[in-house]
Amino acid sequence: MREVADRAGVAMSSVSRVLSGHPDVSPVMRERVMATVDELGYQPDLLAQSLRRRATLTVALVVGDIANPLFAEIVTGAERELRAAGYSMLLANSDRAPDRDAAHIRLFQQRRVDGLLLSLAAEDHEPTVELLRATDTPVVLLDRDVDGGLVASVVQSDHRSGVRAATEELLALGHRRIGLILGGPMRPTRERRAGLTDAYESRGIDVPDLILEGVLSAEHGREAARDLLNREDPPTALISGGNQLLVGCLAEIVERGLRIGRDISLASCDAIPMTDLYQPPIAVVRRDNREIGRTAARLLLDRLRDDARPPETVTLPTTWVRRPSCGPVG
Amino acid sequence: MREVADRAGVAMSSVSRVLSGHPDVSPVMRERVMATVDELGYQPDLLAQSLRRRATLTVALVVGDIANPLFAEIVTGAERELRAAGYSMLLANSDRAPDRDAAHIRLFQQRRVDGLLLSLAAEDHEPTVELLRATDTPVVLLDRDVDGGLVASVVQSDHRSGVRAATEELLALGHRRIGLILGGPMRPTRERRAGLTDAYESRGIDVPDLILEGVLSAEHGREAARDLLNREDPPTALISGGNQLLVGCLAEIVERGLRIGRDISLASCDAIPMTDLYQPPIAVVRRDNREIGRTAARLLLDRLRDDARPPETVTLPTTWVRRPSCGPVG
DNA sequence: GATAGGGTCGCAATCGATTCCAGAATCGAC
DNA sequence: GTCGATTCTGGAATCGATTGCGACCCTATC
Repeated sequence: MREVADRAGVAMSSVSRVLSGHPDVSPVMRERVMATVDELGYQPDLLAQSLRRRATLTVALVVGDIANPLFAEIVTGAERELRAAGYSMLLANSDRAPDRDAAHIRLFQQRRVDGLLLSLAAEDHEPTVELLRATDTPVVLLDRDVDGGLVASVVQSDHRSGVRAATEELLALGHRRIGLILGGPMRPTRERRAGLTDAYESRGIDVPDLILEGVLSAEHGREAARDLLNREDPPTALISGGNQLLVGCLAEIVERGLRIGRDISLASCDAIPMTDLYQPPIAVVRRDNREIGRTAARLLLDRLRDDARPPETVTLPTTWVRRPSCGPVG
Repeated sequence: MREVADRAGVAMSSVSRVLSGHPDVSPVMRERVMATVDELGYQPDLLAQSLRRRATLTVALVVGDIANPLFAEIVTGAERELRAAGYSMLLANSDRAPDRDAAHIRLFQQRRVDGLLLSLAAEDHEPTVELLRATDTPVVLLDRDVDGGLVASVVQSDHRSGVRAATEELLALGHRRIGLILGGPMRPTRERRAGLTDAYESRGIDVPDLILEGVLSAEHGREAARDLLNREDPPTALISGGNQLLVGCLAEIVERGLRIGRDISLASCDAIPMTDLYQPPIAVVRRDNREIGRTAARLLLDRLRDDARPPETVTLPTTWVRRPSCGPVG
């Protein structure tokens, strides 16, 4: 920049004003500076700008596992929205470890990111919550209920209605023993459980003891399915609360040689290509994952543009998609 | 930092020396500073550090589509490796648009990232290549051959052997008309084509005109499959050159009601959960995607640590996994 | 007791920008 | 011709750190 200023025979402040579109600059000066700028191919140092302007135009996104198609799509949506607004995205994996969430939040604060998009590994991890409560960088949570007076925007999905619809359909098909395989103790899990319960209760039927919580992984999906299917009075239908869990479920079902839709009915949360293409196609509680990412980014950007804007909570819909994987009870 | 210095009654330079582990610092001074540091909960500003040290501890990764499971896993591997080395990762999507590659590279250079990990959308996009040639930030390319005197490290996969093995197997099963559905004109596509050709030629058979190039998307996969299957003399086996293409292929096959492994044989590059769990399971040319990401990150880190280190090219293996989706010709 | 030398510490410049403030230049009006 | 108002421009402080260099103190040696 000094080089540009010297070469153009003007002060650095003038160069700065031209480049940042300041109004107080004469046409001749603008002309002169612009000429030297692209004569030298000068590009301003965003690092120095960030330091001085106290804004990095950077947002960090922390998720449990980028390789999970759900998150991959959320990331895609968020990245597009952020890019359009001129922001760059730092991405980090927590590997579902709450401590790593905290470490990342600390790190990104030191990097002076303008905002945080978080899919926390736990809702009640004290160090993390403490950190978030103390910070004044805007935060958007993805499908998490964090208590303790934390003020943050939230983007959540209406899992409850979706799973309720799924359960109602299975009940209507005559199923009474419906297994539900869930991830960790967080909002989506609670909502899905509630959705199942809703459906049973609206029919005045007792909810059978076939709900298994664990962690959002294929391994747990498989073990849970095995556990349920090994029981004396096994479920006639399974609902998987996540695409990774479905993969495990399906592995177990395939190994047992069960015919989906006949020997056992199957439904899952979160569509992936496999759910659509499997034979028979697998019923799903679908949602628009990219829209989740876009909405989260938008909520954050709104707060970045307007300091006084209060945090909001947005609930996005889910839709139950019936498919042949759900058949009448055998 | 000034606050810490004042409160401890020492100079800022001393605080800096203590925190950065400089040797010229007495134990009593270290004690004194450390005490005030965690009394005030002081955390250094990484932005200012980066400006002064001329190193941001940041690496940018540009891919065509994060939602593609292949990239999602590469990203995972790279992120883990970078994080372990203390680096943060900026992630950007090019949406397979070469211009966006160039824009991102420019942007990240202005952000003074220490290195670039690139899965370019095109190998011969002049602005991009020009940019890379001019820059002196270390670059690692993912499975791309870029000419024009560009010096960069490369991580590539041995697609050729994998597809050759697949083709040989199909030929041994009696197939003669094998369709190959490919992505854009880049290294993996060329290699896969060569693999198929190798296999045919080693048997002394002419390669049939059943190779379709396009773009790495489910839509193209579907259209290509439709095109091939509509021909007068359609292929008896299909090889898909990528998991997204497979999704499209499979959609077309399912719609036509073809029985995989009987009416038509099917193989794909790049395993996803679906290939393993489908009934019948789908044969794949498998590779270790996370290892690709890890290796790329490692190559970059090596060059960041040692300025003089020359760029390297690493070729990672693929394995052909035979599965019932490949059956004898009907 | 004077001096050399090693170990610490503080001052101030620097990284590359932005922005406040004051002063110069321009112009028109009297 | 002078003054005042207006518009631009340049100087210098600032953002929050790092680091070269000189000053200081203390100890050991003659």
